[in-house]
Amino acid sequence: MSTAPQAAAVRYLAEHGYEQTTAGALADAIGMSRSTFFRRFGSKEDVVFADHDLALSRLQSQLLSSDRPAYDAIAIGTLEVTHLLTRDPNAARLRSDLLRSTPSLRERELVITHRYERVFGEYLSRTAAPGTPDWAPIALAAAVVAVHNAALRRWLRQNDSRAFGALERELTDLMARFSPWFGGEDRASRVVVAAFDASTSPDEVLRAVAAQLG
Amino acid sequence: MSTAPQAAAVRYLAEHGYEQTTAGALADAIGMSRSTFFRRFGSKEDVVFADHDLALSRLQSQLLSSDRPAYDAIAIGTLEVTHLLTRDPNAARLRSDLLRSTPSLRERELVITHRYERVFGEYLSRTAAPGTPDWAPIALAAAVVAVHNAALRRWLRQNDSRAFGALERELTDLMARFSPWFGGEDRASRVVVAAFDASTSPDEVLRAVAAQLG
DNA sequence: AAGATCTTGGTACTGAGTCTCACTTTCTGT
DNA sequence: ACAGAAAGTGAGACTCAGTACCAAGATCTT
Repeated sequence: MSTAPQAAAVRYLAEHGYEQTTAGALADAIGMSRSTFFRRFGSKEDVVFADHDLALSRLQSQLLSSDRPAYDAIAIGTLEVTHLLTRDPNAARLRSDLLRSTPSLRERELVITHRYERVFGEYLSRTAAPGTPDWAPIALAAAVVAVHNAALRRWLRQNDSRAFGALERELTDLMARFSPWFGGEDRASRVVVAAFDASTSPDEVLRAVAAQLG
Repeated sequence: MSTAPQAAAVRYLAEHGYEQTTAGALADAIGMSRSTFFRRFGSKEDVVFADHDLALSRLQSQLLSSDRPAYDAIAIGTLEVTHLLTRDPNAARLRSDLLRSTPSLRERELVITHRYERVFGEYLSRTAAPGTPDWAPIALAAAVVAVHNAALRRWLRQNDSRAFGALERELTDLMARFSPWFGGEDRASRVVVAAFDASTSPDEVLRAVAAQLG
């Protein structure tokens, strides 16, 4: 049952309260000495967010090796992180409860989250089209992470896996708004110029324009 | 010289190192007891970010009372925060040095920064056009704060006040990308339909179209 | 002036995180 | 299989941030 000590720690904290649990008591509860606990996890806070280390390195290598267009790679990477973090719904819920009841952990979460922002930001400025202003990858990375977090929270509130489909649509919509800098459907900057012979019938004109607007 | 104890604290920390300074020594240095120090500032970290409390409440009341369109209110609010934070260039630089040399303070800064994100997010979802999806204000708020932070860093690196002009342009560009949800120049979704008499000269057509594209 | 309220300083305490040292387990080469 | 190296573990002492409490002084009120 308690395979990973990290998962056991989160369960214990969720049940007994974060502030109420001393580091010594927590270490005891998951079967190791106080010394070993700090050596392994660094701090009482970090034990809660240990998963993110894995997710983050996965994301990083995935973005590094991806040859897809940016709007695809971002969506895929984000969704993979989400899946990893919600793989064990029970544990995810437990951690969510723990966070909800512990302000200091929510603050810590912001710090962790910012690492994703950095990874996305670096990837985006690396793959941005020439002429992209400096602020664009920064803004987009922050927006991507914010949308991802919101989706995660949504999923946590109502255990509905459709939340992930919605997330995917939100991300592509978001990225399209930064066209043409990061590829994507370049709807916004596309210009349709139509020239017809004066004798063309209104119907034909309409059909042709509609086809372009597709 | 050391009018505000808070400014004196930042200076002392910047000169002697954050980790190397104990709370007691810092309290002594700015002329108060350890007890009073914690009572007044809450913690060693918070004394560094005391300015943000003022900036944040100003921003909040400014956004609450503003009757301008969102893209204006956001830009004005952001710029006011920036001005407040850089009012004393000397102090700003000192704090910047302190942050640069202290990882734990940079993490704390992320937490502070997130409060701005919340304020912007709430303002944006309050003023969003009907039908705006939930993720839009979240994404835009994160992007606005990220761009603002980047501008602040830019200004810190090279003490060039033109950085603020650039910031203003970046913000309006950013917000326009979320049209039409938050007002702004609705370039992206504007459609120009031109119909000309068949006898119109090419020049006239061009001029008319150019005028619309403005 | 006398009492009520607020602020300050001092002291003791809790608990996180670090450091060091002794001990045990696991790996490695022969 | 065995000796020695390397890595991991546990125990205790220590530093320091932050809290709780109490006593003394300052400020306000009437």
